[in-house]
Amino acid sequence: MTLRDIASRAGISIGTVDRVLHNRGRVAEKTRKRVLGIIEKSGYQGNIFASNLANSGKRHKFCVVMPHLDQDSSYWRLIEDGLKAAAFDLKRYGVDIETRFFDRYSGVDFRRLYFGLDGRGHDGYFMAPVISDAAESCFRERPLIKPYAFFDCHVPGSAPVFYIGQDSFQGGMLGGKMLHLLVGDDADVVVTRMLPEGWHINDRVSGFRAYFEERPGARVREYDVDCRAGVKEVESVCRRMLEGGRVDGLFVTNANTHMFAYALERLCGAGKVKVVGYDLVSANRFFLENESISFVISQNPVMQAQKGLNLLCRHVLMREELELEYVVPLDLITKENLP
Amino acid sequence: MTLRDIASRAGISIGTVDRVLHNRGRVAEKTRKRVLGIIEKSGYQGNIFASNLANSGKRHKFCVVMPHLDQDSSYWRLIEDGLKAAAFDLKRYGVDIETRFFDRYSGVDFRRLYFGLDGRGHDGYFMAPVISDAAESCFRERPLIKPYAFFDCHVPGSAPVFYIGQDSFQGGMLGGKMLHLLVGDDADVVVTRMLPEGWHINDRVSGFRAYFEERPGARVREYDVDCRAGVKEVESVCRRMLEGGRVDGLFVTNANTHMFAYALERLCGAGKVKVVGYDLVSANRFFLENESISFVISQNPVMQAQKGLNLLCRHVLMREELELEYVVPLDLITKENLP
DNA sequence: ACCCGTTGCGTTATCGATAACACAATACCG
DNA sequence: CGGTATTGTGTTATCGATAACGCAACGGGT
Repeated sequence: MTLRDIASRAGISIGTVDRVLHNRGRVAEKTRKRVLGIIEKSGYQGNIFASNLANSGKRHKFCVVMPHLDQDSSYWRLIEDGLKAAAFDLKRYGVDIETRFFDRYSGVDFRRLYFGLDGRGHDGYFMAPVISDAAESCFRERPLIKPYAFFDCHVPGSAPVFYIGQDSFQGGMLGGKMLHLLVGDDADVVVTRMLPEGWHINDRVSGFRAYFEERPGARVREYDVDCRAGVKEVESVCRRMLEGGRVDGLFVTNANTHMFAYALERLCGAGKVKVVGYDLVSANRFFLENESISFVISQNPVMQAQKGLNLLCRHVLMREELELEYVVPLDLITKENLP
Repeated sequence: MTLRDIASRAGISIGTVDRVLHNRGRVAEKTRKRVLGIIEKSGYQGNIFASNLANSGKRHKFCVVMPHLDQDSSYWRLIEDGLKAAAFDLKRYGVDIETRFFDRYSGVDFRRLYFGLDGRGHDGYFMAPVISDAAESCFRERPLIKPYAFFDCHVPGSAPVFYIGQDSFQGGMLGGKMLHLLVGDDADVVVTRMLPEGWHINDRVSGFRAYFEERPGARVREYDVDCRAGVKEVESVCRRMLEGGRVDGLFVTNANTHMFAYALERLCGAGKVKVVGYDLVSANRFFLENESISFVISQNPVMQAQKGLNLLCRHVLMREELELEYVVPLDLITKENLP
């Protein structure tokens, strides 16, 4: 099936068919309908090679929107690694990647960035809309014109090409199980709820509680912690936690796990409280190696970013049909399988 | 950098450059050297789109060589899933995938299959050379002419484009750690050595022992098991094992884990002996769900096959430069993160 | 000297999609 | 009614690599 086939079936020339395909106008509505019908029926897919050859010289530009790299204990650096890998692969397809950062704790900053995306300079967006409410209102007020995909979290009511990310509830369950294994049946465990609240965090906490609800031997306590907290504040939370009763295990629901491991090392010695946490950022890696953190649950951010950006580009450039949702597997990392 | 640039720099026509690039002969040795020199210096990479467009109509065919799907507890079906996904992606690039199977326990069968690969019908091979000695002798006697890559295991002395697979020793260590967590410090654990011996199995056993060598509280026993054993034989091994002394945990070093879980359920009831094993085949999935198997280590066969085949094709079709080795991460699967 | 085979190299149609351009046929306006 | 926009459509050069074809130059055999 080629353009020429379509044209001859429709009794017109390839120029007109091309105009239909690219919405370049100047086509009679009747002709347009007919051509679209034939394309639909024949399952025409176009030839990527011819298309890209004809387009050579033209470069495509995609824009990644995400929090500053050093926020969330540099979790976003892991994402960046995946983006870099994807960008490298995509260079030969004439694709450039631009990254724009916002302050993860400032809805205002996100809005400023969002409404600066005019859609003219870019062929698509790959976005981590971690500030749920700001993102939701932005997309409601004025959705992006160009195709966009979400990673890390979703924005309800929007229509992205796809979403790629984790299953947070299951992650919490998994964290519960690992902590249970570490501390045994009769135990006191603590889970942190990070503030400001985000869906991920809440789902992780819920999953964790859900696991222990079926195991009445264990007692679960919960503490609020500000995400922006430094080592000092984390230490004071840990102190309160230890003063609040027995603590056998701690589940930290985001990448700041290393701060708690460090604080607990100082307050009651390494290994006293078993720690399970999130994300393989380099600080956590260190504490995994010295076993102050027993397990870390990883949502494979490198793969998530690489695969996601790749998919988005292939969708736009090669018109590949995609799934609506890609759930990345939960990786369970411990000293013995540190990559 | 285009063919035309190369040609003008060399003071000849594009036809001659193309003849050099594709070894089509009819080129003076002096000219050939000069062209190759310029290509080298300029880092010319060719234009995939133009190349594939010109080649359209021509289809590429790759051949996958691996054991019968139902061997190793249908482990190879997981591989096949990945292959199918890759084949689907690659169709639009004019790539066909043919799969040939051999008997995993018959060197003769492998040799027959290997020497039937004449290289004329195929553009490349993607192979799981699980019968180490047969594969090694085959490659020594007459290496494949077309590019080939290995998955699952390597053949020493051969020169594949790349190898994609797991780190078995680390897998054994990880298995040791998980079992340790499950059974505690003072315990008797058993590891199975599957026969006929293969590198993977031996490395897994070594990794497992290495983990417990640093933890003198635990006593490790080892039992040989024929890979071809059915449920009956596995049950008799388990009986011997239980009669041989206390058993708190069992590490099964291949996909047959479910057979042991089943046998132990019958012999001493579920949950009495903690089981850690390998591979997320459907039978193991069942026992993970009912918690007769606590953990399964997965080498992500679907991803391994998909990524590997994709890489090989891209190497051949688009002349992409590749790494020599791709180590796939070890996935730790338990009830709570079953995909 | 003639013919044929080989070697070395240049020329060009082809692959399929793209978009600029050309050119009718209407539509619209004063 | 003349003249300028606008609309609908066809034609064609272009992207870069491929490989068939053409042709000259030379070598060796009779």
